Amino acid sequence: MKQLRAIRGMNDLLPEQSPAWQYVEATLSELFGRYGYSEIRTPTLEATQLFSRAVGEATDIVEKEMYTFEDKSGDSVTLRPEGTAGTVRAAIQSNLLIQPQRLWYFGPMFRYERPQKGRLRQFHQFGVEVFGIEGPDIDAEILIMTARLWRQLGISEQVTLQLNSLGNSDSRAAYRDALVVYLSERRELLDEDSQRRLERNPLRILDSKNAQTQELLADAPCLLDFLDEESAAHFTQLRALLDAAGVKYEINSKLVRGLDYYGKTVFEWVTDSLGAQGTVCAGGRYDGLVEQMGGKSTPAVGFGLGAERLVLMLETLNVLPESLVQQVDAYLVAVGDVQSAALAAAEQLRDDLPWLRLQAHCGGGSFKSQMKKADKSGADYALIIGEDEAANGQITVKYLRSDQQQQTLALTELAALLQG
RNA sequence: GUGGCCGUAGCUCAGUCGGUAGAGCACAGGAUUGUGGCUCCUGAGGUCGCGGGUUCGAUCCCCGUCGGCCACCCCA
Repeated sequence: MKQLRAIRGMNDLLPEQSPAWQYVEATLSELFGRYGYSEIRTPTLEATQLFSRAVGEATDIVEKEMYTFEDKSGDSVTLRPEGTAGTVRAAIQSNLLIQPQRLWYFGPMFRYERPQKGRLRQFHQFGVEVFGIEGPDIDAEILIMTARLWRQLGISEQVTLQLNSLGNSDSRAAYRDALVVYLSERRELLDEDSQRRLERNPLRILDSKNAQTQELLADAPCLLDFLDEESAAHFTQLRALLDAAGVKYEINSKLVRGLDYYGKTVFEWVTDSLGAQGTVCAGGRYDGLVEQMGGKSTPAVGFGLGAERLVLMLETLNVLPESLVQQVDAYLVAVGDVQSAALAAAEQLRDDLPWLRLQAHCGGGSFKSQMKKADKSGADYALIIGEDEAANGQITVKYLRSDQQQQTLALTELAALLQG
């Protein structure tokens, strides 16, 4: 029979990797908690319409990257490609928007793309969405919060903030027209992809990686010159707040996003330590989305943060805490016919020392092989129960990582010894 | 969807100018009776991704296919 494999682009998280993920998840959820954000968990599967309406009919995500199929009743459903749409839907549905909400989430997202470094078909995102606050102070807060996150993880030197404002929909439309006029006159100089984008999604030409296209864009109209008054003021205030908070940023007037719902503030935290997929965290303001989705008009800001990319970065930069390697503190070695005594001793220890991560050997084997496993486990102590110990209600403690002399003592005294 | 590189032991890789394969690490056992790490010895482990073609004979050459990686694209 042919070997069954995981579906392309959908990776297993193996035991060796899970400590890093647990660390990241714990760090982030604690951080969000410290800023007063509440966790929300929404379904992985949603009505297809949710995404085509929220993300945008003409986006690549909706056009060719969604996992869409019919369920048994014939309804079109989609594995979520991003987290904002579902969060907005849930907030409207459960009347959360009668007051401001600061929310965060974590979970798998699905996009049918060709896998490469930092890009999978099932990937995981942390996200933050804030509803009901229109001022730039909240934009600043989420950026300050992410800046703290980088510091906490030890990667703030490797990550830079790119900032832009897309303006309101009118000013964006005016800019798009100007850009199309400028580029249409130079159409033959554009690369193939950008020529295609000229009709479908001209703003996306701005972040083309093609060198010649970028050269052409140097003299193109600038998005920031087209900003409406309110957006411009919002942007100016945001910059002042970031300056005051000591958050560094670069203005990148060519920064646009691939999802249609963004307006005003947009940003990306980028790094060059991840290869081509350099964006770890990105988001912006989407003041029109809630109303567009059938809720009452509600301003909103948020971002998504790629978990695989973040973990990859921490591994690459070697900034994961040393302590993650050690998974157990003690390893119980049981030789001879002592199974019940060993299991009872292990339970006793788990009662007395809740912090102790104790792995009890099972499956027999020679003394020597059990000691080898004790060593490999990374434990600090080998706790030994042989027939002598079992007969006398004793246990032997051997220190695997220090020169301290091993000792045999009454089982009842062990907790006190390890505690000290 | 497009392109480049790559598929040999659990892992990292070598190798055969075409005669069915090896190293290091890891794993298992041993080096005097209940003591790991270092060292030494021994062992197990591979339909050389899969299918076809050329050939007396293919892991090696050719074609196809599947898979992986990286980049474009896209985006977190």
